[in-house]
Amino acid sequence: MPSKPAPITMDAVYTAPGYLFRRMQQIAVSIFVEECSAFDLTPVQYAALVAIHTHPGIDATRLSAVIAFDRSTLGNVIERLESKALIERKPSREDKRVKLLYLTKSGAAMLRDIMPSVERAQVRMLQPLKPADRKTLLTLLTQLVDLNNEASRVPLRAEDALEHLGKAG
Amino acid sequence: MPSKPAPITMDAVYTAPGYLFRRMQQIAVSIFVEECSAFDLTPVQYAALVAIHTHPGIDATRLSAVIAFDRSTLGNVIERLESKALIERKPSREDKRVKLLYLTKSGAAMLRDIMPSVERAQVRMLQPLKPADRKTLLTLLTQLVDLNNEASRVPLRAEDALEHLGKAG
DNA sequence: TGTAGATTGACAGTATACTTACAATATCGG
DNA sequence: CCGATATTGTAAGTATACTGTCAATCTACA
Repeated sequence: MPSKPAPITMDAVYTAPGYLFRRMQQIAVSIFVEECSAFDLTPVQYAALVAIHTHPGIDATRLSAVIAFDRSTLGNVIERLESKALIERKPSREDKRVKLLYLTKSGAAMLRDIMPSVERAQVRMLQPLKPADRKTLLTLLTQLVDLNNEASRVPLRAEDALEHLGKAG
Repeated sequence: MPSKPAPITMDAVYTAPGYLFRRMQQIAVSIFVEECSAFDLTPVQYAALVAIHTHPGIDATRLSAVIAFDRSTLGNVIERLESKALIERKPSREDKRVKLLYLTKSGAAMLRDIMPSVERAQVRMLQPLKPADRKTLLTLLTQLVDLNNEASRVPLRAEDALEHLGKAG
């Protein structure tokens, strides 16, 4: 015999993992923006700055792989960072299509100065949990994100994305 | 003595809770959209349909509280659902500012038909984890979202948002 | 009663996050 | 060497997700 479909209640929404992930992302962004309000930098812009700092002379496509970000979205992010004079774009000599990304002095200073605020934000997100639970959650989430990597439209390609990035400039 | 600042590496990004939440949200939306592609419905539109189904005659402001959604964003969502003829907006007799929301026949049918796909999507999101770990993650995440509720810009107001919603008309 | 203050939906503006398409350029197979 | 194919950055289009502001309307208090 076929089973009856469950009645549709708000619980179908509130207990769904997808809803909880969306909600937690909202909260995380909200906390980040609040802690970093003095710097007028969004989480995504921050991640881009860190990646460019770590890999000077990276191009937009590789940057998108390194922070698991859609290339199109990244175009706008880069534009904003450039207009705020935090990064520079220089044409590559080897490939006329490519524009290489570098932090400006101002960008490097911003990154250095914002770190404590970012750290505070990350702590605040998990603050309500008991320390042991924080660790458990992070471990499980790290696992899940890693194992689900290919399910996202823009999988993370941390290392191998940079294989061909050698002599930049 | 002051401690040296940690060197800035991509690990500062990859291990940050905020990054993991963003990444997991990307993955969750991607899986949802894939499983529900036959219905052309986004996670947010689905949540709105469920809420309107559960609370017929709800208005936009209360709906935003019930699914923890910014009112401005919701305006566009409602517009799209209306243009797809999944919901109807009727002016309230009691308050000329308010427009009450109802599912259409088509919207109710859509909601009924999409449930199995939504269910599959939710299962897929956690699939890579061991069953016990899925439960642990959901428990911790539920706790964290609840305890952080006020930290978000649009806190969830599930029940009390509907206190004054009685005789809709 | 009558007005100050709150609420409601709408709109404009910013910032992700994705899709598809496109021109310029590179690369590879024959 | 040359044409098919791939890559790069850009752009247009859709959909969240927020910030403000605004006019219309409602409520409550003096």
